[in-house]
Amino acid sequence: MSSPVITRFAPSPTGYLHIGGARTALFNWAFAKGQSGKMLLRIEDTDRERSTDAAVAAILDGLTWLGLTWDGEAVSQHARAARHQDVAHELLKRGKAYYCYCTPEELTAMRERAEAEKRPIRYDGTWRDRDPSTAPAGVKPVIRFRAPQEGETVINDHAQGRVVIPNKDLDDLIILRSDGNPTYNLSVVVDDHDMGVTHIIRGVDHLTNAARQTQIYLAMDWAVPSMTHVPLIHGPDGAKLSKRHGALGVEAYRAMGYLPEALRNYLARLGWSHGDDEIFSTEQLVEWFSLEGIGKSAARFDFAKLENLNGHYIRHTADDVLLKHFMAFLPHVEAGPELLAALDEGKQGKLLKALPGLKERAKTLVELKASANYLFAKRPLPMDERAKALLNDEGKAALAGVLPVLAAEPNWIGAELEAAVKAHAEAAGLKLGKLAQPLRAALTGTSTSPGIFDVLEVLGRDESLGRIKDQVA
RNA sequence: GCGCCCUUCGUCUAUCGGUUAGGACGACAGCCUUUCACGUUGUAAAGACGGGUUCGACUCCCGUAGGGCGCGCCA
Repeated sequence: MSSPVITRFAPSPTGYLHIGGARTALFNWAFAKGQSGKMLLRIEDTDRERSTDAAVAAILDGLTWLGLTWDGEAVSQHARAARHQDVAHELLKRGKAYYCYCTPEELTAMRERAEAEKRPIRYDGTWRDRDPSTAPAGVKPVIRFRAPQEGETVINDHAQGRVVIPNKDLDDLIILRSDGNPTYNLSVVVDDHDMGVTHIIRGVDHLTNAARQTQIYLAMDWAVPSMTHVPLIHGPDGAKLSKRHGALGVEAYRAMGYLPEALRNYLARLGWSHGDDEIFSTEQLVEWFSLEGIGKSAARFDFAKLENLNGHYIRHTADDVLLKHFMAFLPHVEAGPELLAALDEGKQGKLLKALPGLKERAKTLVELKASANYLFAKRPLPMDERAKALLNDEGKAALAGVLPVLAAEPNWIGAELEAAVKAHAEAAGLKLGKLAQPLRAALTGTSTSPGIFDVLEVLGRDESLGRIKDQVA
């Protein structure tokens, strides 16, 4: 048996878990699960200025909500700085790194000059072969990696194919700052190696880093892990994902009323495919997921398709499970906490009973919440514009006509109410719609709702009759 | 500026040299119907462009155009 698969998700805690990161995590997770391997979680918090505990919490919360579990404790990259420093010094010892005494100001000037002269922006190698004894006094040096200048670095990428980058285009990157702290590319290599990561799956924005990291692996005589660089997710206009589009944290998707399984399904289909399969369970995703199924071009985020999928999942979720999802969602939406607090057992029962009719019509939990309003509204109900229009003289007359029919119903059961109302409509020479719509308005305060006889039954006799009387009077 | 990558219906994608270029979302139309949905039937809709290679290219190669990513003592 070959060595077990170990993947990792390595976000930097400078903000929430955005949608691209969520998909990267999903791919790492699905691949690891499908290979009976592990997915590790590493927090890349070496930037002490920008990393926050709140961001770490938001990322863990987002992953958890999405159902993406990681194996073992999350690793703090910053906590491993000493080991990174050791490796930097080992590189120094091997002649694969050197001290550089250029100041940040000099480097900035160098960059600006190159830009102005339209030359490639790269470190010029001032200290690469210079005698350290000529170092200026008082300047704390950084350690730079001595990158090969000839030849090329090859990345055998599972999504991108064989990517070849000329070494002359890669400069000597800083691996240890003047304050002694390691930088990203060094830390990543050391951590991935030490953590036993066998497969790196991340965004293509790391492709150039992959080349530099490959050089570091080689310099340390370490095995280079399998690499897969996943194309980016763009906004609907093809440009970079902005906040206005979908570059929101996953918690924003939760607040918009999307189900985790729907988002998982949608995200999986963005940049990855398994033939023509569109709707599949997470179990199937795990079973089917392969690196070969990942595409090469960027995908645009499409809310319409996400909504469609979400509607499908809402419809196909068992009522009791959906109720749990709904209640878990409430704390994250406006006026949700209040509703949650008011949802005692009786009201939960009522909601549960109404759910079959409601979930058929909701694409998001936000819509579900809105459509459930009538259940808990207090008499007399507020009427929206369309409901008011339905309750014109004709509508009210129709209501007055059915009222005694309904009041005479011994068993308040949907099917029986339907039979009685239909008989009444026929006797009165009215089309059912002429009765049903005013009833809907009176009972829900709106012009759209689940089937009217379901509404009657769920509301119960007293409440239904009361609401109708409110409008007839 | 330099390097790398990408390009099939509006969108997500299938196709791994030979298909009437398929599916899904969305759109439009019909059916169903007490509303809205759901469901269902159907329609429109694509290989960026130009050269090669080949008996045969969406598929392979080159170029052009457009787009993306990277080029920090950020990650």
